[in-house]
Amino acid sequence: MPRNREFDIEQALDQALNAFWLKGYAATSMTDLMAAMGLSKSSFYQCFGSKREALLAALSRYSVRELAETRLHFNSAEPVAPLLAAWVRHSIDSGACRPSQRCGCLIVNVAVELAPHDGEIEEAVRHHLDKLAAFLADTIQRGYADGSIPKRFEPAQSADMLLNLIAGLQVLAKGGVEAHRLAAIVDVQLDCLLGQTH
Amino acid sequence: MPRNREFDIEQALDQALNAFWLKGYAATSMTDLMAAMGLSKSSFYQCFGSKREALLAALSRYSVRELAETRLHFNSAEPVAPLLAAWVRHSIDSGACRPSQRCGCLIVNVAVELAPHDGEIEEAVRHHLDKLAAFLADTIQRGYADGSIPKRFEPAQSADMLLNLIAGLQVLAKGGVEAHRLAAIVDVQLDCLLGQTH
DNA sequence: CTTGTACTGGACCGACCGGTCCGATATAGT
DNA sequence: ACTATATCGGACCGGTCGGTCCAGTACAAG
Repeated sequence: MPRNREFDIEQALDQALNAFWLKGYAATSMTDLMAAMGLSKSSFYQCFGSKREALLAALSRYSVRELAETRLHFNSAEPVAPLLAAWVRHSIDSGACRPSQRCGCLIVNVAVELAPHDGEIEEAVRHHLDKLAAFLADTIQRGYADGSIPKRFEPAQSADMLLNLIAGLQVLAKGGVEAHRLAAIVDVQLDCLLGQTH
Repeated sequence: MPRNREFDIEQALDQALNAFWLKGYAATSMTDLMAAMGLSKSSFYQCFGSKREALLAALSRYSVRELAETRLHFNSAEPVAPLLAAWVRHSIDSGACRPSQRCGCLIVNVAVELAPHDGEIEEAVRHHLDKLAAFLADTIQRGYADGSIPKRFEPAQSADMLLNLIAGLQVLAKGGVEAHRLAAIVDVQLDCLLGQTH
């Protein structure tokens, strides 16, 4: 009868996710990971296979979590426009994997660092981006139907524009651009999309 | 009388810049750098001081170059709007440090990888972003004056929106998003800013 | 008790990391 | 020729990298 595992896989993976999110992949050493996860190397490799595979698992986990939270946010009988505005504004705050740390968005971080050089990572990134875009497009279509969003662009175009907006904001935030400028960018973009500022 | 230096500093720095641009800072080893620059370690350290200092020098060089090219692009008697549209569209193509490689934008890459953890790098990033934003704001003001851009937003707001647009595009491109979607994002955004699509 | 099994700890591995050191070298002046 | 000087080459450094290995351990079943 085998010895029982002493740690919880999902919890350990969350810790790994946070470590990668904070420092990036290359700059996070195995020592960093072991410290974050509270595991020995043997337990880590036994369970996750390799550093890269741990990252892939973390990406998947992050994606599932983000998409679920997004769906929950829009799961309301309220008109879509204010929900959308709140969601975009919230995205500026969500790049904090730790208090007072600017971690950005794990997908964005990994897209920049690894996607051009690793096909499987790129697929994971694409998978997330495409699913989010599809959900946003449906949501915008809903906004057209409920009349809260003026039909100015194809839903897919607006969705991609939102993706781009969020990605850009994460970069500028990590680069140290002031919060009031980020908020102003959001105002301008919401004006374009929804036809009013607040 | 001292021995003469056998390499050109600017040229070596360009090669270093390309190496960092392609692989990122942490993932570019000293061996990679020496191969790219064609130098021995002694020559490198004698001249540049450290890996990090070489990156700072490369960032500065990239920034000067990008800002100069941008100024040149807008140094025209033509109305601003079409110049702006062409400049934004060109930005999608300029993320290729090498043929067939998606390198994105060095400033964006470094903002994501290093800025939150290194104050001096963050300053360099901020310096570039702020200078570019200031130039774009002046340019947009010029567009208001020549009548080619409708006065919908404060020039600084529009400039920041453009910064955000470019940053987001670089991320999505590195993440593998198709070119036609990127082009459509540009169309939508130019419509918002200039009041027409092409 | 023994057995079989998965898990754990920690020593170990070859390779690599950024950087140091110093003799050899190129160069012009005397 | 010698001298002074900055540059170059490459051996070397201590530490770190991701990953391997195997004895020890925990556990339930027989």
